[in-house]
Amino acid sequence: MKKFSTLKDVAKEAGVAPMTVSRVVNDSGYVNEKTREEVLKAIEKLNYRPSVSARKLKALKSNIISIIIPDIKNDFYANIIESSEDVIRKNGMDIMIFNSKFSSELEKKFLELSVSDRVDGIILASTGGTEKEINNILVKNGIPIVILESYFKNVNTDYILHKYFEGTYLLTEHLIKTHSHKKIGYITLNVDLINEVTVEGLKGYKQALTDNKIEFDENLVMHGKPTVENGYNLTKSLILKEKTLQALICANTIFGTGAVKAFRDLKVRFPDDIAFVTFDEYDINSIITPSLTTLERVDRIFGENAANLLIKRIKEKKAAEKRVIEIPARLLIRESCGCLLQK
Amino acid sequence: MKKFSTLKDVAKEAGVAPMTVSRVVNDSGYVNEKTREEVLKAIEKLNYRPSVSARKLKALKSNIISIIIPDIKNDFYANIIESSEDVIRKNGMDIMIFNSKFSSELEKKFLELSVSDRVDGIILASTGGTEKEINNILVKNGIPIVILESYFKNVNTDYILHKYFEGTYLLTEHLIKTHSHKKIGYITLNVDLINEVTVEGLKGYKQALTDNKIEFDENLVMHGKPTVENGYNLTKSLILKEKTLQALICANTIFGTGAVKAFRDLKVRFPDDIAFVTFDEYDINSIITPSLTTLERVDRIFGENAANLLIKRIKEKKAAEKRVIEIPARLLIRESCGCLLQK
DNA sequence: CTGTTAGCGCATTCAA
DNA sequence: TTGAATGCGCTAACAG
Repeated sequence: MKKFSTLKDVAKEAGVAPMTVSRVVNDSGYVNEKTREEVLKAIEKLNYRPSVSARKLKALKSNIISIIIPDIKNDFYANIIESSEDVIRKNGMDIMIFNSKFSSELEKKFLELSVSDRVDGIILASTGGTEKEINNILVKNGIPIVILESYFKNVNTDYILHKYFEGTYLLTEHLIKTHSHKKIGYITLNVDLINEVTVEGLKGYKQALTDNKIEFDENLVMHGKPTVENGYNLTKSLILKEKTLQALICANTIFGTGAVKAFRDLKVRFPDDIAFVTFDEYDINSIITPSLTTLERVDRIFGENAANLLIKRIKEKKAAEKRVIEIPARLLIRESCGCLLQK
Repeated sequence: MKKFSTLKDVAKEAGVAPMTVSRVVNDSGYVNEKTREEVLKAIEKLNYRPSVSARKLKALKSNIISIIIPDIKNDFYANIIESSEDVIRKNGMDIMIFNSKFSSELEKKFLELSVSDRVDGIILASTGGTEKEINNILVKNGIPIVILESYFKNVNTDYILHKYFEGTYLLTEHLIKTHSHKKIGYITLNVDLINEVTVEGLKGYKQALTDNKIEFDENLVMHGKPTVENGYNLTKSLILKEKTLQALICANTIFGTGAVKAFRDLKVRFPDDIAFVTFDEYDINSIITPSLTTLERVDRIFGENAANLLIKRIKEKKAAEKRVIEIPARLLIRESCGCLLQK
């Protein structure tokens, strides 16, 4: 087992001082062309790579942005990573990705790890339950944080949100006005889990019902953690429980994926037997038959905005304050609601 | 903008020596209960978090394993991350995830970054073109590397591979023997891209043809980088070019996803108009209609094996040597090939 | 153009 | 049970 070589090792190999090697490595200051070549040869020979830790320790910063998301297997979050990564690398910074698996405990751990790593900023798609830690980091450590898809009243920082009220309203209204459905199911997150965002969606659903003189029926709303399995089970039990259900709205693609499976197993066809729409969409939409009516996907918009906002905040270097960006909702009408379908 | 507090800050706040704080933080050595409480209070107050960089610098290791994969949006790799992560965390180590986007340049950069970070080991799903760097790291820096899905003759380290020959053979044979197809298309990677692995698959395809007395037709084989778009385009042009094509094999799910889209747009139905199978599968399979005939998914097996192998190698602390694990292929017969389908 | 000094934050070692 | 000294690898500041 080899050891890692250091500036000093390279210096000795090249017969110069460590500082000269440093200058070559960082392309800073004047170095004689011949000396430079000697040094480069030594670096090559030893496969020297500068120690990030030592550099960070010296610099007291990391040049890293950490991204904490709840589910790396979910296309929505994977796209957020990819799109924000592009922006971040373009700004010469590096990235650490953390997968919290919808666990507040893990999220907390990763937040603290990010502080320990002295990251320059954090992009957080929160699972909730970490308001205290977030505030601590913001206030006591002064690390900028951009929060995606969640909203904490008492945490003053940057937020990027869907227009959840508006979006869910649009979906519900479409089912009512265009397809005359009255009995519409809604599968969404636990209220305690993703905080106020969930509430906004529910409000939009209710408002659309009210505006169209349909009475809200609590039995048609199902709650759960966002897993495909939950989407499957909640859909199944809702359909078995409510025989006359005319339509179903899923608050996200995870639930939507589970719902499609449930439909399939129950031999319930959409839109023939039931109209079906989901809040957001991801890649599989375009290959599912019939195609799904959804809101326009905003993952890349989320990612880019998050990265830009964060980098701006890092450069500003002033105390956190609350700023909220809301991405408008746009309805994409496809087949699963009953529109556009020709047999 | 606050600064990060240090051991010293906490020590001053608590009225003790830095070393005492260190002992509290690390739960090592003797500390008076009362002193401990004072220290904890100070830590809380300052939101002190130990500097990972300083610790690493001191320890000359990072306790981190880096995972470099070509596409984070691909379920196959996302699952590799998740499953290896479980094993790695259980062993008390942390993780860095790098998304190389099928770019050899980025892969090279991430390999060097991993060395710079003094990671304890690397799990690499390679895009190819980095053999030299890998060998350098292995030999000169002594960092263990496990390579997934690729094979480099001249790089002596751990490999985890599908049985590509066997797998593709099984798929091809099934189409021939059970469904009597003779004109079978095959969409696979560029030979130069993923090295010998691609060659093995192609060999399996050819061997199955030969064993069943079907002549190999070069025109039926399409090559490209593994993107959904390529899968789409290659499928489309193959179908338009070869009107009498009876069946199609995709070498992976990425191509498969593109193929499904192409079928859809061309109004080619499978298995009615064409039999369709893919090498591996991922989550969308179970919601696509008809369901896809594939080989059993091995992503989690890959991830777990990779992590275990790597950790074993790290603990061994001896020079790299070549070890290859091959995961057997198992055919999962579903609907898309023409089996099992009832109208 | 090159070298020396010092210190970033932490934990090992030794001393009290 | 606690503290002081030292050095990990690097680079800013200064000196030559």
